[in-house]
Amino acid sequence: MSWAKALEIYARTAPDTISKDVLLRFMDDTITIRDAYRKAMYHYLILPRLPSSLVSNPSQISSLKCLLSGDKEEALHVLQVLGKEAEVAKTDILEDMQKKHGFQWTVNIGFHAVPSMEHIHLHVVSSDLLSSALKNKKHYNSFSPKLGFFIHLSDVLSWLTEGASDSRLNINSAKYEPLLKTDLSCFKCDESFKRMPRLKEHLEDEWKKEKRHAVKENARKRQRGADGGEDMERAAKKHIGEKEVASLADGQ
DNA sequence: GTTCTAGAAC
DNA sequence: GTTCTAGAAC
Repeated sequence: MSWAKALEIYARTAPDTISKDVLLRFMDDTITIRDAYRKAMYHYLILPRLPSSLVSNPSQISSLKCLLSGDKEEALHVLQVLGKEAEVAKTDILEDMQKKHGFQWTVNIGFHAVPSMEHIHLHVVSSDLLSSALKNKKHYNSFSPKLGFFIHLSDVLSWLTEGASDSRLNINSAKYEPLLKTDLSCFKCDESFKRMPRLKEHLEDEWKKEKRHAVKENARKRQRGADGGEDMERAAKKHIGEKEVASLADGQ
């Protein structure tokens, strides 16, 4: 099972020796890498580096399950450090989306409930799920954002904050694994699909539809902003108060 | 995690 | 006949 150790090896490798094609960024305690088989247009992984000053025992960061079964303050700290890097990656992704596609769409940040690879890794993945490497039901269901197998970081943080004894902090594989076998359905519109190729066609249609709407909406907002600018000039000439000028700019 | 492929589904 | 899934990989 050497493939299962691939991420842990990255975590132990000096960042300046990792290929620039793989490594996006590194900090004292984390690295951000590209997923070797991305399952969406944007798909990065945040890993804590090893050896780690983040936890008292390195085995705590072998998985989310291990992390959450140990000291809750340490767990919260690790998740906050990983989450901060995930937000940096997300900002880069949103900027690239705008530049390359003229609009921004959802970026999800979270963990697989039952990971295939050792060493805890936080996924930062765009919600299109358009990729030639997304091939089967397990791939799709593991990133389907409302199914439950993909555990959003924000949810884990709220479980930890709401109470250190929250039962949801006990990640039970037997509870999550069956979710991967769930019948295929679009996470956006809930339409059912018998087989993957049709679902993949549909996901592409959904993304194109979202793009059309977003680009149209962006244009509408820009137009409204330009109109607001004219109104502000007019208002200035009439010497009306700042509050009224502001409300005109908001399009109210 | 992927690749490969037998045989099920179309 | 071809497409697609799902389980083995020593």
